[in-house]
Amino acid sequence: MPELPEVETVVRELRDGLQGRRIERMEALWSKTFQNINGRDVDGQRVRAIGRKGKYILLYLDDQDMIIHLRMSGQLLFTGARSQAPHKHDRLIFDLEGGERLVFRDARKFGRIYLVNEADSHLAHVGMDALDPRMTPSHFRNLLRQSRQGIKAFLLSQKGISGLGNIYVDEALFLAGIHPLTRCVSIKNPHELRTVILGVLTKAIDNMGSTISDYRNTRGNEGMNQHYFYVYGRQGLPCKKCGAIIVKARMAGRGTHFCPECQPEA
DNA sequence: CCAGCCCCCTGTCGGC
DNA sequence: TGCCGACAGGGGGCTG
Repeated sequence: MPELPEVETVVRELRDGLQGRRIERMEALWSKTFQNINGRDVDGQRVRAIGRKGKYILLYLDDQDMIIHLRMSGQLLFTGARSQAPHKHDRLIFDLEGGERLVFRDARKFGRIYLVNEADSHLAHVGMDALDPRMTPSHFRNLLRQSRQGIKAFLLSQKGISGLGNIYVDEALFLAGIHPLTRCVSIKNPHELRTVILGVLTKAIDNMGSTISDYRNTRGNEGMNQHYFYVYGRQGLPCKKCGAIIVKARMAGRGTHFCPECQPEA
Protein backbone atom coordinates (compact mmCIF):
# COMPACT_ATOMS: atom_id res chain seq x y z
CA MET A 1 0.00 0.00 0.00
CA PRO A 2 1.92 2.94 1.24
CA GLU A 3 4.90 4.34 -0.54
CA LEU A 4 7.05 7.31 0.43
CA PRO A 5 4.31 9.99 0.16
CA GLU A 6 1.83 8.03 2.26
CA VAL A 7 4.48 7.20 4.88
CA GLU A 8 5.64 10.82 4.95
CA THR A 9 2.06 11.97 5.50
CA VAL A 10 1.75 9.61 8.46
CA VAL A 11 5.14 10.68 9.84
CA ARG A 12 4.17 14.35 9.78
CA GLU A 13 1.00 13.57 11.68
CA LEU A 14 2.89 11.46 14.20
CA ARG A 15 5.24 14.39 14.84
CA ASP A 16 2.15 16.32 15.76
CA GLY A 17 0.34 13.72 17.87
CA LEU A 18 2.96 11.29 19.17
CA GLN A 19 6.32 13.04 19.46
CA GLY A 20 7.18 13.90 23.06
CA ARG A 21 4.51 11.63 24.47
CA ARG A 22 4.93 8.57 26.64
CA ILE A 23 3.76 5.08 25.72
CA GLU A 24 2.13 3.79 28.88
CA ARG A 25 1.51 0.30 27.61
CA MET A 26 1.76 -1.70 24.42
CA GLU A 27 -0.44 -4.68 23.69
CA ALA A 28 0.14 -7.15 20.83
CA LEU A 29 -2.96 -8.75 19.34
CA TRP A 30 -1.14 -10.60 16.55
CA SER A 31 2.24 -11.89 17.63
CA LYS A 32 4.01 -11.83 14.26
CA THR A 33 3.61 -8.08 13.84
CA PHE A 34 5.94 -7.16 16.69
CA GLN A 35 9.51 -8.36 16.21
CA ASN A 36 11.37 -7.62 19.40
CA ILE A 37 15.03 -7.85 18.52
CA ASN A 38 16.52 -7.09 21.93
CA GLY A 39 13.89 -8.44 24.29
CA ARG A 40 13.15 -5.25 26.22
CA ASP A 41 9.74 -3.62 26.38
CA VAL A 42 8.50 -0.18 25.46
CA ASP A 43 6.12 0.49 28.34
CA GLY A 44 6.83 3.83 29.98
CA GLN A 45 9.15 5.09 27.27
CA ARG A 46 8.78 8.48 25.67
CA VAL A 47 8.88 9.06 21.90
CA ARG A 48 11.79 11.49 21.60
CA ALA A 49 11.79 11.96 17.84
CA ILE A 50 10.24 10.61 14.67
CA GLY A 51 11.94 9.95 11.36
CA ARG A 52 11.58 8.14 8.07
CA LYS A 53 13.82 6.27 5.65
CA GLY A 54 12.13 5.17 2.43
CA LYS A 55 8.95 3.43 3.51
CA TYR A 56 10.14 2.85 7.09
CA ILE A 57 8.80 4.92 9.99
CA LEU A 58 11.34 5.46 12.77
CA LEU A 59 10.34 6.13 16.38
CA TYR A 60 13.28 7.11 18.59
CA LEU A 61 12.27 6.08 22.10
CA ASP A 62 14.11 6.79 25.36
CA ASP A 63 16.14 3.60 25.33
CA GLN A 64 15.51 1.96 21.95
CA ASP A 65 14.37 2.62 18.42
CA MET A 66 11.17 1.34 16.88
CA ILE A 67 10.98 0.66 13.15
CA ILE A 68 7.54 0.41 11.56
CA HIS A 69 6.81 -0.87 8.06
CA LEU A 70 3.19 -0.73 6.91
CA ARG A 71 3.78 -3.04 3.92
CA MET A 72 0.56 -3.50 1.92
CA SER A 73 -2.35 -2.78 4.23
CA GLY A 74 -0.92 -1.37 7.47
CA GLN A 75 -2.43 1.73 9.07
CA LEU A 76 -1.51 3.78 12.14
CA LEU A 77 -4.66 5.29 13.62
CA PHE A 78 -5.36 7.56 16.57
CA THR A 79 -8.56 6.09 17.93
CA GLY A 80 -9.18 8.11 21.05
CA ALA A 81 -11.22 6.29 23.66
CA ARG A 82 -9.72 3.18 25.22
CA SER A 83 -13.08 1.76 26.13
CA GLN A 84 -14.07 0.71 22.64
CA ALA A 85 -13.41 -2.89 21.57
CA PRO A 86 -10.51 -3.46 19.15
CA HIS A 87 -11.27 -3.56 15.43
CA LYS A 88 -11.08 -6.96 13.75
CA HIS A 89 -7.80 -6.03 12.05
CA ASP A 90 -6.05 -4.32 14.95
CA ARG A 91 -2.67 -6.00 15.48
CA LEU A 92 -1.01 -3.72 18.05
CA ILE A 93 -2.31 -1.17 20.53
CA PHE A 94 -0.34 1.68 22.09
CA ASP A 95 -1.98 3.31 25.08
CA LEU A 96 -0.52 6.79 25.33
CA GLU A 97 -0.23 9.09 28.29
CA GLY A 98 -3.24 11.34 28.44
CA GLY A 99 -5.67 8.58 27.57
CA GLU A 100 -5.37 8.49 23.80
CA ARG A 101 -4.70 5.33 21.87
CA LEU A 102 -2.64 4.63 18.74
CA VAL A 103 -3.53 1.46 16.88
CA PHE A 104 -1.66 -0.52 14.23
CA ARG A 105 -4.36 -1.93 11.95
CA ASP A 106 -3.35 -4.32 9.18
CA ALA A 107 -5.79 -6.55 7.31
CA ARG A 108 -3.18 -8.59 5.47
CA LYS A 109 -0.78 -9.04 8.41
CA PHE A 110 2.28 -8.20 6.30
CA GLY A 111 3.20 -5.14 8.35
CA ARG A 112 6.10 -5.39 10.80
CA ILE A 113 7.26 -3.42 13.81
CA TYR A 114 10.83 -3.95 15.05
CA LEU A 115 12.29 -2.90 18.36
CA VAL A 116 16.03 -2.47 17.90
CA ASN A 117 18.97 -0.81 19.61
CA GLU A 118 19.73 1.48 16.69
CA ALA A 119 17.41 2.05 13.76
CA ASP A 120 20.00 3.57 11.47
CA SER A 121 22.42 0.65 11.55
CA HIS A 122 19.51 -1.76 11.29
CA LEU A 123 18.46 -0.11 8.01
CA ALA A 124 21.94 0.24 6.56
CA HIS A 125 21.00 -2.16 3.74
CA VAL A 126 18.17 0.15 2.59
CA GLY A 127 19.09 2.61 -0.12
CA MET A 128 19.22 6.38 0.39
CA ASP A 129 15.82 8.01 0.74
CA ALA A 130 14.59 9.47 -2.54
CA LEU A 131 14.11 12.89 -0.92
CA ASP A 132 17.45 12.92 0.90
CA PRO A 133 19.36 16.08 -0.09
CA ARG A 134 22.39 13.86 -0.71
CA MET A 135 20.50 12.26 -3.60
CA THR A 136 22.16 14.73 -5.96
CA PRO A 137 21.97 14.55 -9.76
CA SER A 138 25.48 13.11 -9.93
CA HIS A 139 24.78 10.54 -7.20
CA PHE A 140 21.61 9.42 -8.97
CA ARG A 141 23.42 9.20 -12.30
CA ASN A 142 26.13 7.04 -10.71
CA LEU A 143 23.51 4.69 -9.25
CA LEU A 144 22.07 4.14 -12.72
CA ARG A 145 25.52 3.54 -14.16
CA GLN A 146 26.22 0.82 -11.60
CA SER A 147 23.09 -1.26 -12.19
CA ARG A 148 22.41 -3.67 -14.99
CA GLN A 149 18.73 -4.00 -14.05
CA GLY A 150 15.75 -2.63 -15.89
CA ILE A 151 14.74 0.78 -14.52
CA LYS A 152 11.43 -0.35 -13.02
CA ALA A 153 13.02 -3.29 -11.20
CA PHE A 154 15.81 -1.02 -9.97
CA LEU A 155 13.50 1.67 -8.58
CA LEU A 156 11.31 -0.97 -6.90
CA SER A 157 14.27 -2.75 -5.31
CA GLN A 158 14.89 -0.06 -2.62
CA LYS A 159 18.62 -0.59 -3.20
CA GLY A 160 20.43 2.62 -3.99
CA ILE A 161 17.27 4.71 -3.75
CA SER A 162 14.32 3.98 -1.47
CA GLY A 163 10.71 5.09 -1.11
CA LEU A 164 9.24 4.48 -4.55
CA GLY A 165 6.73 1.67 -5.04
CA ASN A 166 4.56 0.46 -7.86
CA ILE A 167 2.37 3.57 -8.22
CA TYR A 168 5.05 6.24 -8.23
CA VAL A 169 7.47 4.24 -10.37
CA ASP A 170 4.83 3.93 -13.08
CA GLU A 171 3.88 7.59 -12.78
CA ALA A 172 7.48 8.82 -12.87
CA LEU A 173 8.50 6.65 -15.82
CA PHE A 174 5.50 7.89 -17.77
CA LEU A 175 6.33 11.54 -17.11
CA ALA A 176 9.96 10.92 -18.02
CA GLY A 177 8.95 9.12 -21.21
CA ILE A 178 10.91 5.99 -20.27
CA HIS A 179 9.79 2.41 -20.96
CA PRO A 180 9.81 0.37 -17.71
CA LEU A 181 12.14 -2.30 -19.12
CA THR A 182 14.82 0.17 -20.24
CA ARG A 183 18.22 -0.76 -18.80
CA CYS A 184 19.42 1.72 -16.17
CA VAL A 185 22.66 2.16 -18.08
CA SER A 186 20.76 3.10 -21.25
CA ILE A 187 18.83 5.99 -19.74
CA LYS A 188 19.76 9.08 -21.72
CA ASN A 189 18.85 11.75 -19.21
CA PRO A 190 19.19 10.63 -15.58
CA HIS A 191 18.99 14.24 -14.45
CA GLU A 192 15.52 14.61 -15.92
CA LEU A 193 14.34 11.31 -14.41
CA ARG A 194 15.54 12.42 -10.99
CA THR A 195 13.73 15.73 -11.33
CA VAL A 196 10.53 13.95 -12.39
CA ILE A 197 10.75 11.55 -9.43
CA LEU A 198 11.11 14.45 -6.97
CA GLY A 199 8.15 16.19 -8.58
CA VAL A 200 5.91 13.13 -8.49
CA LEU A 201 6.72 12.45 -4.82
CA THR A 202 6.34 16.03 -3.59
CA LYS A 203 3.06 16.48 -5.44
CA ALA A 204 1.76 13.27 -3.85
CA ILE A 205 2.81 14.48 -0.40
CA ASP A 206 1.02 17.78 -1.04
CA ASN A 207 -2.07 15.69 -1.83
CA MET A 208 -1.73 13.65 1.40
CA GLY A 209 -0.85 10.45 -0.47
CA SER A 210 -2.84 8.11 -2.72
CA THR A 211 -5.67 5.87 -1.56
CA ILE A 212 -6.52 2.90 -3.79
CA SER A 213 -8.32 0.87 -1.15
CA ASP A 214 -6.54 0.54 2.20
CA TYR A 215 -4.42 3.62 2.77
CA ARG A 216 -5.61 6.02 5.48
CA ASN A 217 -3.80 8.73 7.41
CA THR A 218 -3.65 8.65 11.22
CA ARG A 219 -7.11 10.20 11.44
CA GLY A 220 -8.63 7.60 9.10
CA ASN A 221 -8.89 9.89 6.10
CA GLU A 222 -8.10 8.98 2.49
CA GLY A 223 -5.46 10.72 0.40
CA MET A 224 -6.33 12.72 -2.71
CA ASN A 225 -3.46 11.99 -5.06
CA GLN A 226 -5.23 9.04 -6.71
CA HIS A 227 -7.36 11.57 -8.59
CA TYR A 228 -4.34 12.81 -10.53
CA PHE A 229 -2.75 9.61 -11.86
CA TYR A 230 -1.53 9.63 -15.47
CA VAL A 231 -1.18 5.88 -15.92
CA TYR A 232 -1.67 3.90 -12.68
CA GLY A 233 -5.03 2.14 -12.86
CA ARG A 234 -5.83 3.85 -16.17
CA GLN A 235 -5.39 0.82 -18.47
CA GLY A 236 -7.77 1.01 -21.44
CA LEU A 237 -8.19 4.78 -21.06
CA PRO A 238 -6.63 7.43 -23.30
CA CYS A 239 -3.21 8.84 -22.44
CA LYS A 240 -3.52 12.35 -21.00
CA LYS A 241 -0.62 13.49 -23.19
CA CYS A 242 -1.14 11.83 -26.55
CA GLY A 243 -4.50 10.00 -26.50
CA ALA A 244 -3.07 6.53 -27.11
CA ILE A 245 -4.56 3.73 -25.00
CA ILE A 246 -2.78 3.06 -21.71
CA VAL A 247 -1.55 -0.53 -21.43
CA LYS A 248 -1.23 -2.74 -18.36
CA ALA A 249 1.26 -5.60 -18.48
CA ARG A 250 3.36 -7.67 -16.08
CA MET A 251 6.87 -6.26 -15.73
CA ALA A 252 9.42 -6.68 -12.95
CA GLY A 253 6.88 -8.97 -11.30
CA ARG A 254 4.25 -6.25 -10.91
CA GLY A 255 1.25 -4.89 -12.76
CA THR A 256 2.78 -2.13 -14.87
CA HIS A 257 0.91 0.76 -16.49
CA PHE A 258 2.40 2.74 -19.36
CA CYS A 259 1.71 4.58 -22.59
CA PRO A 260 3.13 2.69 -25.59
CA GLU A 261 3.46 5.97 -27.53
CA CYS A 262 5.02 8.19 -24.86
CA GLN A 263 7.23 5.38 -23.53
CA PRO A 264 8.54 3.48 -26.55
CA GLU A 265 10.68 0.37 -26.07
CA ALA A 266 14.35 1.17 -26.20
C1' DC B 1 24.25 -10.26 -10.83
C1' DC B 2 19.57 -10.62 -12.40
C1' DA B 3 14.83 -12.23 -13.71
C1' DG B 4 11.26 -14.94 -12.33
C1' DC B 5 8.93 -17.53 -9.28
C1' DC B 6 6.82 -18.53 -4.47
C1' DC B 7 5.39 -17.16 0.02
C1' DC B 8 3.60 -14.40 3.71
C1' DC B 9 -2.24 -12.95 4.45
C1' DT B 10 -7.02 -11.11 3.73
C1' DG B 11 -10.38 -8.90 0.98
C1' DT B 12 -12.51 -7.81 -3.30
C1' DC B 13 -13.90 -8.31 -7.89
C1' DG B 14 -15.00 -10.51 -12.36
C1' DG B 15 -16.33 -14.61 -14.80
C1' DC B 16 -19.00 -18.72 -15.06
C1' DT C 1 -26.18 -16.59 -5.33
C1' DG C 2 -22.07 -19.15 -4.93
C1' DC C 3 -17.63 -20.73 -6.05
C1' DC C 4 -12.93 -19.98 -7.82
C1' DG C 5 -9.13 -17.75 -9.57
C1' DA C 6 -6.69 -13.48 -10.14
C1' DC C 7 -5.09 -9.60 -8.15
C1' DA C 8 -3.73 -5.87 -4.68
C1' DG C 9 0.62 0.72 -2.56
C1' DG C 10 5.77 -4.78 -0.22
C1' DG C 11 9.60 -7.47 0.46
C1' DG C 12 12.45 -11.73 1.54
C1' DG C 13 14.08 -16.10 -0.15
C1' DC C 14 15.10 -19.36 -3.54
C1' DT C 15 16.30 -21.12 -8.31
C1' DG C 16 18.12 -21.18 -12.89
